[in-house]
Amino acid sequence: MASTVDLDPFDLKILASLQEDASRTNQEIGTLIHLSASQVSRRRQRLETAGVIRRYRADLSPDHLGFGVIAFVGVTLDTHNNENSVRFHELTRSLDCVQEAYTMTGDMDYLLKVCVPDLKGLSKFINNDLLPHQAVENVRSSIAMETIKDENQLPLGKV
Amino acid sequence: MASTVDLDPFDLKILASLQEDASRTNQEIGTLIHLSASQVSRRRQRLETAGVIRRYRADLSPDHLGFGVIAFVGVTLDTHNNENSVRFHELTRSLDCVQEAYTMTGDMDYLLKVCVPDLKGLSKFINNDLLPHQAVENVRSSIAMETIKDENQLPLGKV
DNA sequence: AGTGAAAAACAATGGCG
DNA sequence: CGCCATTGTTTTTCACT
Repeated sequence: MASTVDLDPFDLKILASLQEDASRTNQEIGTLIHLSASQVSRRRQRLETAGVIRRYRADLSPDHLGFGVIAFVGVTLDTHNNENSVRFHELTRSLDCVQEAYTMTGDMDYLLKVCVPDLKGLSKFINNDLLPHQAVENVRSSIAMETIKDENQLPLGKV
Repeated sequence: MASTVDLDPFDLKILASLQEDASRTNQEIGTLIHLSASQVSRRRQRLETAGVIRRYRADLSPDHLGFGVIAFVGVTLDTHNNENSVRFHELTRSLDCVQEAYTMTGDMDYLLKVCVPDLKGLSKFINNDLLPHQAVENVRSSIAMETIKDENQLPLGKV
């Protein structure tokens, strides 16, 4: 499924640099990795069309925007048929406060990372959005008290 | 702690637009929200220096880069003194495969989101990096089988 | 607070070593 | 396959409203 594109050391350095700071210009990256700006430009385009670079995002501060609570919500469904799964997937995708959603190994079926303004917002999310869904059997939430690390940077240096 | 900057509807629209796609030009954003490019530029700078925009990132595809396994690792420490906490924080920050780390409510002290090439990599991470740490009492990992959603976009539309 | 135009910086393309 | 030069865009600053 994941057709691995062949990447030379230059590509990896470009990716690492853009992952760290996407506002860097091709010239800056070029001088960093000892390559001309035009080459960086061409390689970037290739990496973008190949899907290695999925998109460019502005990383916003939740705190500054009034999102004080990050929580991880484990969900189990009562019946594990395909229809329920599809519906639950659609539900998670439609809920804006759901930042990430995964099917998991272990005792819970899904793990959701949610971002809400406060504990009241988390309660509303669980009671109004999650529990009413017919297939949801059990919900168990843990609240992040302190964010120790929030990088989301793939370790390309040691590839 | 989180000094909320006062943001007018224009600012929120700029933030939402950049969060969705940071490669948009000031002109594009300007026409989208009916504002001149120069105004978008100035507001952007203000939002950047205020820390509302933390950084610009290239979002890379883990699959294309050989990172097939995402896992969530719950960690409990045996002694909860300050020194152990600080050391564990440093450890998580120094480990490149740790994407996110939080102190949590509930039965585990920490939750780590890690990204590794394969299950062997996860095993190595737990056995070589995590368990040798003196204060680590218990480690319990769940592996993401399928990624349903991976947006990490704050819901600014409904603020 | 906002716009519009000019200047500087940048990206992307085509040709050349 | 990589570097240099040209062209077209984009950002940013300044004067004005």
